Amino acid sequence: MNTESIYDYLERIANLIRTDVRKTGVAKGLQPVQLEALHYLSRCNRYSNTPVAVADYLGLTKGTVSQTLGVLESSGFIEKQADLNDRRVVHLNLTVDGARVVSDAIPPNILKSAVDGLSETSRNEITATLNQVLRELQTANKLKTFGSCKTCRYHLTQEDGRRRCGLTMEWLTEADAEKICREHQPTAESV
Amino acid sequence: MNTESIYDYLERIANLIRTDVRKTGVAKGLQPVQLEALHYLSRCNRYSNTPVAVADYLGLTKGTVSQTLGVLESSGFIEKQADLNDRRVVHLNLTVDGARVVSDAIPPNILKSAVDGLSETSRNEITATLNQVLRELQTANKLKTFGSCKTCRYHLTQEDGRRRCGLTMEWLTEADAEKICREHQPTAESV
DNA sequence: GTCAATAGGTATTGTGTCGATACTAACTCT
DNA sequence: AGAGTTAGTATCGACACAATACCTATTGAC
Repeated sequence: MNTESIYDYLERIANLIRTDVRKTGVAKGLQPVQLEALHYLSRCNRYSNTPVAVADYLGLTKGTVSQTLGVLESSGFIEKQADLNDRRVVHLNLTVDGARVVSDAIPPNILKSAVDGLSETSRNEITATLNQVLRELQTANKLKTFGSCKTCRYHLTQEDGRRRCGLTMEWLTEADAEKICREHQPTAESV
Repeated sequence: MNTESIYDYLERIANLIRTDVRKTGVAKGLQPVQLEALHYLSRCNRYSNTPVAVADYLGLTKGTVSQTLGVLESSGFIEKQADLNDRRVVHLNLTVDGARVVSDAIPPNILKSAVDGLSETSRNEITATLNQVLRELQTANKLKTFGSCKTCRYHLTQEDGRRRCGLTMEWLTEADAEKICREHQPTAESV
């Protein structure tokens, strides 16, 4: 059984990357988790930029995430904004600083230089197998998928090309369709 | 460029696994890092079971690791043993409890169930591409490889099948040859 | 419509990670 | 013999993280 070696590789790769992220993050006053939260917020849609969504995505409790977000707010990387319809809900928006820090630090340099050494076909192969691992993790363990809007079961495309969400019935822009949604459901054939 | 998507997948996979490891680890009173340290100690050779080696492997400072090892010692998962030749050096040995906890928790269940859903060829493909990513990370960033003894540049095999280390000139058992060494150097053709 | 259940969020407390700095002891090299 | 180096520990402060408790707003059952 090579489950062990798959785990060994993943653990090792994750450690190397994490060390690198820590090193470059510390220079900007950011912990690895903080950077991951910012990274998520830079890619999620307007339904998914809330504390619970971040907690779900990172697999942490809402209490823990609340603290981390507090640090990020006081450091000026995010801003909180009350929801208009549901007064319990808070939306998190990246500040200019927050956005810049994400695009500077991600993807980490250690990975950039590693991928530079790979052929185009190798890159595609790696992307495909990682995709496969992730999907298998998600389906085998019944986890939320956090996929991009346009790959969602509820994503509707009309004849005129306009898009809308089958759950909220809201219209979506092309940019919306690329973003991560916390309500994402994989399509039938992809399960 | 798909460096970003490779990073996205790796980050996501690492988070899912880490969450699972945390959950099952907490039940046994172990933090994720503690489990990784134990996991390393369960696989490394007798030159590599020291605090500095653990620190190098995990990419942390020796101070940090010293603390973590202190916790592991007082919880009864490892024992410290003075080196006979160099009185600065401490060797770390897993206790029975420590060994059991590693074999219980690793590989994590989330990964086991995911890998169960894969075909034999998929598994081999995944193992191969992860191997490629790791090697590329290591060579492109000139990191220590921490490979297994038998794949080392200094590993010598005699005509009678006996093995020895070209650095220490010590004889090696078959079991030794499988273990992780902190002095590991990749062979010429693998660079 | 009212009241219980639920969901989003914060506050507090305790344990542990982590780096930085400083320190001791032992080894090496010249 | 003395300078530099290496293995390891100690201490401090910032932060991660879970658990618990708590508040407010929404939902849902009747």
